[in-house]
This record gives sequence, C-alpha cells and structure tokens, in this order.
Amino acid sequence: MADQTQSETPDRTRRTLLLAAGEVFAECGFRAATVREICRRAGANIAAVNYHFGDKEALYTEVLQHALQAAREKYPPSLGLPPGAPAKARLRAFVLSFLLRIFDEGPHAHHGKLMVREMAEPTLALDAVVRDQIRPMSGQLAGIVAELLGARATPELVRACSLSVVSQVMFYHLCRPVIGRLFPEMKFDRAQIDQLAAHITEFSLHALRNAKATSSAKPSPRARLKAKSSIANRKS
Amino acid sequence: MADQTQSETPDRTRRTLLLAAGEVFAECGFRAATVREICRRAGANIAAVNYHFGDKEALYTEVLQHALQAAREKYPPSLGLPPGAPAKARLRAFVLSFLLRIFDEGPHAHHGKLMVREMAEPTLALDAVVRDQIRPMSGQLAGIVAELLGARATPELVRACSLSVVSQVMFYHLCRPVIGRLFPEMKFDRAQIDQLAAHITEFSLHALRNAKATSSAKPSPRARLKAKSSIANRKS
Amino acid sequence: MADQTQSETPDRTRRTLLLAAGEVFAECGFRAATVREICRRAGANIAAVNYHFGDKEALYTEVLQHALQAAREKYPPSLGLPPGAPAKARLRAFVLSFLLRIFDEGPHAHHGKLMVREMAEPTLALDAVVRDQIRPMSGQLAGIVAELLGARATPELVRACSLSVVSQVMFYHLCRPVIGRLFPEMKFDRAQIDQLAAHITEFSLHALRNAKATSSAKPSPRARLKAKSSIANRKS
Amino acid sequence: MADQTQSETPDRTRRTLLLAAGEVFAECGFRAATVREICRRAGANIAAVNYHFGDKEALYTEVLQHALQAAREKYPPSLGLPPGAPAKARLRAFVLSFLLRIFDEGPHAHHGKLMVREMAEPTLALDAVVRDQIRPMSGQLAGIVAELLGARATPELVRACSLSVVSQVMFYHLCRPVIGRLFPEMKFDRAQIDQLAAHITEFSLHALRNAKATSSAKPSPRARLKAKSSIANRKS
DNA sequence: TATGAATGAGGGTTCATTCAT
DNA sequence: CATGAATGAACCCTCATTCAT
Repeated sequence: MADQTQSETPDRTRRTLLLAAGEVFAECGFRAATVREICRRAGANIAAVNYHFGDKEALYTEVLQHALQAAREKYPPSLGLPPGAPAKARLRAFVLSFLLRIFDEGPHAHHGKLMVREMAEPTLALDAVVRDQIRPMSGQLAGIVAELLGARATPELVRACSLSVVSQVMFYHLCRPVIGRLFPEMKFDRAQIDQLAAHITEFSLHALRNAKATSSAKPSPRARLKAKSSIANRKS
Repeated sequence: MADQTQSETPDRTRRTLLLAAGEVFAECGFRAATVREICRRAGANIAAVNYHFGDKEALYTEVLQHALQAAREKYPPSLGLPPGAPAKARLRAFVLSFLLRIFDEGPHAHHGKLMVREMAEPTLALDAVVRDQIRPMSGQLAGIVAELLGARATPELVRACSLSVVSQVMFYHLCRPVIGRLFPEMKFDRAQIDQLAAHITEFSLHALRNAKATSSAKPSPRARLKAKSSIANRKS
Repeated sequence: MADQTQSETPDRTRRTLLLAAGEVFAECGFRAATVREICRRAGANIAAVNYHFGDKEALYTEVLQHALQAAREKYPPSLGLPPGAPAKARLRAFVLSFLLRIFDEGPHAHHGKLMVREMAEPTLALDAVVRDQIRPMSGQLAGIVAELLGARATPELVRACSLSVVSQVMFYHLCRPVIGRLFPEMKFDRAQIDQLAAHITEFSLHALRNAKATSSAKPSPRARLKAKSSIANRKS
Repeated sequence: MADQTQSETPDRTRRTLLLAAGEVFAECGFRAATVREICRRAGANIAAVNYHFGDKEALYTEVLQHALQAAREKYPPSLGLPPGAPAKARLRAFVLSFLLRIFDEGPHAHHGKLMVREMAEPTLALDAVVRDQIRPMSGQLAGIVAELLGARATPELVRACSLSVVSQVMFYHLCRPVIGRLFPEMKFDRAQIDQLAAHITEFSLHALRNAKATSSAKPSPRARLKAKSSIANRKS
C-alpha cells in the first residue's frame, strides 16, 4: 500500500496484471483462464482487470502483443550476423535462431504457447502479429532462399521453398505434443537443438540446390495437366 | 436382441450426436463447446450426451478418434497404390493424400481443426489418437524414407528426414491462419494442392538423395565452426 | 433368462428388488439412493422399479415394512422366556434382547439404519411400524415395569419409567456416531453387550425400587410450583 | 478497513444465509436441501452461498456448529448455578437445561433436527461438533456423576452412568416421532418438561445411589447365571 | 411382461461483470 | 483510484420417469 515506487508507476498494477495474464493465458488458454486467477497472481483485486483493461478479451489482446514484442526484442531478426554473410551461413543462422527461440524457456516464454493457441483459434490480434513480426522474418528468409536459388528463383518457387524451410522448424514448435508421444527419446537440449539445426539446414540446402520451377514436378498425369494450365496463367 | 430388424437405427441418436459434436468442438474448442449446443444441433435431448457417452470428455474422445479414422479411410496414405510400388511414387502418394485430408471440406472435415486444437492443448484423447492413427502413418512414412535412403538409413536419419517431410505438409495444416494472412493469393483448390504436393515431393526427394547422417553427439567440424562464428557468440 | 424357477416365482424380480433396495436405502438414505443403483444390484432393468412398485417412494414403504417384519421374526417379542418368569429376569431379558437386536449384523440388519433414518424424517410407513411392531413391545415393557413398581404403579409413572428404561437401550442405537467419537474404546462385541445389559438392568432396577409418583421431584422452587399446579389437574 | 463505521452490517448476507440454511437443512436434510431455496429464503443471489461459504457442504458445517453453539449459550448446562452447588442440584440443572434446549422453539431451534439427521447420516461436520460442543458437556456430566458416586466412581462406571442419564434426555430428542405416535397425550409444554426433568433426575439419583461397578470382563456370577438360563440358550 | 433409449426438470457450481463505497 | 460484495446467466451433470417396442 505505502509503496515507495507507487507514485512513479501509476500503472504498476497494469504491468503486473499483464505479466500474470501472460502466464495464465499460456497455461490455460483464453477460455479456461479465469480473471480471478490472473488477479490472484498479480496480487490485484478481482475487479482490476475490468478496471484497467475493460474486459478479459481486451486484456488478452494486449498480452499477446506484449509477449511477442518481448520475444522479438530478445531474438532480433538480425541474429547478430552481418548482412553480407554467405547465404548458407545465413540460412543456418536463421534455422538455429528460430529453433532456439522456440525452445527457449525463459520467464517470458509465453509467446510460444500463446501463438500455438492463436493458430488454433485466431483472434484479431493475429493480424498485427503477422504484420509486425512474421512478415519481416518471412521476407528475410525469402532473401536467403532467393540467393541460394540464384537464376532459378521465381516468386512462386521462393515462396514454396521458404515455406518448406520454415515448416521444418515450426513443426517442432507446433507438434511437440505429438512428437513427444511418438519419439519419447527426443529431449531438445542444446546439443539436440544444434544437431536438429544442422539436419534442417543440410536437408534444405540439398533440396534448394536441385529445386526447379514447380512445373517439373510429376503428379498424376491428369493432375499435372490441370496444374500446368492453371498455374502458368496465374500472374502473382 | 432383435438387432437385425432395425439395422437402420441401431443408435441413430448416437451417430447424430457424434457428427454434431464434431462440428461444435471444431468451431469452439473443447471448453467453449457446450453440451447444449451439441444436443440442439443433433436434435437430441440435453441429457443425451450423458446417456450415450457418459460425459462431455468421453464424447470428445470419440469424436476425435472418429474424425481421424474417417479422414484416413477417405484418403488412405497409399492412395490405392500397390505396396510394391516404387518408393518415389509412394512418397508422392503419401504427401498428396495427406494434403487432401488436410484440405478436405467434406462433412467430416472437422478433424483438421480438432487436431490443431489438440496441439494447442493436448487432452487425454491425444494418446489414443497418436497410438491408433498417427503412429501407423509415421511407420509407413519411415518405410518409404528408409527405402529412399538405402544404405545410408540409420534410425536417427530416417526419423529426422521423415519429420522433415511430414512437417512440410502439416505446416499448411497448423499455420493456415498465418499463411492466409501472409500470402492471401494462395487458394488451396485441387490444382494448387496438386502443385503443392509436387513441390514437397520434389523438395524432399532432392534432399533425401543427398542426406547423410549427422554425427550424433557432435556436429561436423565444419558445421560446428560455423555455429561458433555466427550464433554461439551471441550474448544471452 | 432361462431360469428354471422363473415360472414358480412370477415376481422373483420383485423380491430381488426389495432386498437390493433395503441395502441401498440403508446405506444412502431415501434421497441419495438411486433407482439405477437399486436396479443394478438387483440385476434388473432400470424401469423395473417403476414397473413393479409404481415409483421410488412406494418401493421404500414396502422395503421398510419388509425389513421390520424380518427383524420381528428373528427376535420375537417373547424372547424365549416363559411368561410367568420373575419381573427382574424379564427386564433383564428385555434389555439384552433389545441390545442384541440393535447390534445384530446379519444380512437383514438394514432395519436398524432404516429406523434411524425414519426418526430423522418420518414417512407414512412409520405409523404402521409403530402400530404393529413398537406398541406391542412398549406394552410388554410396561407390564414388567408395573409389576416391579407394585402398588406405586400409576399410568404416568409406568410410562415415564418405561421410557427411562428403553431410552438407555435405544440410545446406543441412535447415537452410535457420537458415542463412537466420544468413546472410541467401546467396541460392542458380545462381551461388552452383556456387560452393558447388566449395567442398564441394574441401573433401572435400583431406580425402580425407589421410584415414586412424579410430584416428589424437586425442580427449582418456581418451576416446582408451576409443575404442581399444572400436573395435579391433568386427568390422563 | 472502515469496519467500525458499518458494524451493523459487516456481512449481513452471511448471517441471513446461515439462518435460512439452518431452516432448510433442518426441514429437508442436507441432500434434499437446495442452495436455491436457501438463497431464496435469505433474499440472496444464487451465487451467494458459494461466495460466502465456498460450497454447500461448508455452509452446512457452519450451520451445524452455529446452531449448537447458540443453543448451548441460550441454555447453559449449569443454568446459572454456581460451580460449587451440590451435585444433586447440578444434575437437575443439567437435565433440565438439556430438555429445554431440545424442546426449544425459538428461531434457532433447528439444532435438534439437524442433530437427529446427523445421527442418521453423519457428515464430516459431526467430528467438529463432538469435539467442540458435545465432549465438553460430556465432561461436565461426568464430573457430576463422579461426585455422586463418590468412592465407587471408576472410569467405566462413570461413563456408563453418564450415558444412562443423558440417554433418558436425548431419547425425547431422537424418538419424538415414535413417542408422539405412541403417547399422543404428551405435549411437552413447559410444565411437562419440568415434570420430565424431575422424573429423570430422581430416577437417575436413585440408580446412582446404589450403582456398583460391574466386573469388567465377566458379569457377576448371579447376573451370569440369569443370562444363561434366559437368553444364552436361544437359538441363533 | 419387460426393456432401454430418451426425456426434461433441476441439481451444485463457476465466472465475468457490476456498483455502492 | 480502487475495492470486494453481490449478481445472474450459463455451465455440466444427475435422476426419476416415460413410452415405443
């Protein structure tokens, strides 16, 4: 009550709530999380959420923004590599940093779970997240992939290959419940993460080295025909 | 007793509930879904769920199993290919059937959303699903991959490569909300799905052709060096 | 199903239900007992109770009658003592037999718990029970007490002393939950029951030996005055 | 904080609920009583019980304790008698106060029915009640009885005689439904209660005056003989 | 005669929200 | 500014009962 720092932080309660809510939303999901539990952990009154944020949903939106902002600050897109480094090294760095972020277990590691939940049930907050966080990284990867493809790079091929690369990383994030049940021997300590990064990088590099425009693929003859006619005419 | 005389309605209510529950669980998630709404859509009494399934959770478990089972029966991983078909063709079939399952929009198309929700918040039902549905498919893919790797196949390499393949497919499953926002031009009609299958298959085949086992405990000296210079020196 | 005795017992289900219901009602009480559980134990259909007895309440009424009938048959009021035995012996027999009945643990020992529950919440069935079972025993005890009081016996004194005797026995029946918590060392095996019977008999005999009409009691002066004026004028 | 300014309504709702719950629990029993009805009578919201007491069971526990406490405060066992009063007078006061409690019809008269129900189906609350309310009174009576027995007092004899005394009182509590049917002429107005107290006191005093310890393991030869001849020979 | 699927009222409880203080 | 007692809608589930077979 007679907190000495109270005057300089008129919204200390607000920030505490934001932190507590991050925990609870990540643990329980939006629905299962209760305002009571959030307030309890924040040491705030039961009415604090409604007072400071209006309602539970508005609190959630701010929590998501806040969590991803924090994650972005911890792992900046530049990854500490000089922009002029070779594409191979940049790909390796991209993959490894992504994995490290995913398996991070720091105090603000909520963003992972929050994002998975967002995939299952997107909210309005996702638009901002894609715009501010994901699209820049997507562009960065596209640059690396385009450089590796060299003359073969078409927008479609770059996009498809970028997705192939990023999917291998995200997969461990999104499907951990299944992977854990399927392969209980996997541990995801630092050594395994390094090894994983090596595998994904090598796998992708081999693939990129031989990648050609999609029309070279051979689906069933009928499907192939369709694909040709439809894709060749698409502009973007 | 007189079962054969009313084979048309052995338990029509049960099946209707299963269908309605699939819809509602997919739309709202387990928590937010209400027994009332499920019964309303099924045209059944509010007590019907408890009578036929015991409780909400048991109903959910059966819904999940039922949905995945139905999807796998509709698009079998082999897509009608004889077991003796070449590994390349079987890989192509595996990828395409998986994509078709994911992007299916039939009356049982709930399984997609259900599984994504299950990833965000696993329930007890996931254990059974992994055991009965996912592990068999995982084994199937491992067989294909092992055959493609030939003499280079080690258990670890097979596992890593299988995950790399399946991740490229699942990604479209799990991150559709992000992909849709990132690349609004992607439509996922049958033609694009064929093209996608072609890309993933080719990408993976190229990679598999050159894949080698990464040293299990220590990354290769070269990779290790790179890691040092780029990432390992990052603070925190 | 193809029970050979079925034809000769067209209401075997009825009797099985009656037995099962006795158990369940004694264990759970009327409210908490469920028709489902009763039918389950009786191996009967869920609708059997309504079919055979109309509803749950009618079943309960028959159960109570049935249970007390059985108890009465097991411990007939005569207690095996010749009617001409001395009053002291008859009192001792009355007390001991009552205690034995109370602490009986045979397969039909439901009647005890059922009666305690009936005290807590009397039903219509209680009237018949009092008329058929309790009043005869009450009369028997009154005869013994009257004989012991001899010339001092007035209807009021006989009644009061009878209640004093019977209360000491019933007490162990009705308050067992409290007695068990208050004096955990009491075990109520056969030896203790004999000792208990001895105590109650001696205690009562001493009291009866000196009992006089109630007006000899000495409440507080004020209360005594009241009591005198009011009681002396009552007729019955 | 500002507690003293609204001392009239520190938690009026709580107290109102406690009262209403006492009524409803006494009338219907724990199971049959509904939170809805309790709240309706208390003029409170349906959620008030959970807010103030946690759940129905916790409310019941507090009701039981509260009711017995109030009854004991209204009619203290000593009835205002100085601790140094003669044992006879203290016994008389104990008996009379007990009867007055039992037959009280004030606004807190629930405790009677509540306790009878507790005998029929003990709950966890009974433990606390025995510990806090009943055991102290039991000790008080034991002191009186021990004094009256004088040199003959052994722990077993004191216990048995105390139970004999208290049973005569409790009997009217526990068996009122039967007594009412057996002796409809009994009215239990204040005059009859005084008379009843006088009878029980005198009956017990006479008995105590002559009470002797029964041999603990084996009944006295004489009593044993009687038992043999009368009861022990009965079959089953 | 007996069944069991289906009913619907009502149970206790939870929870986000409000409002007088 | 902040509180916490109070709210009422809605949750899942249970149960005695019914009715077509």
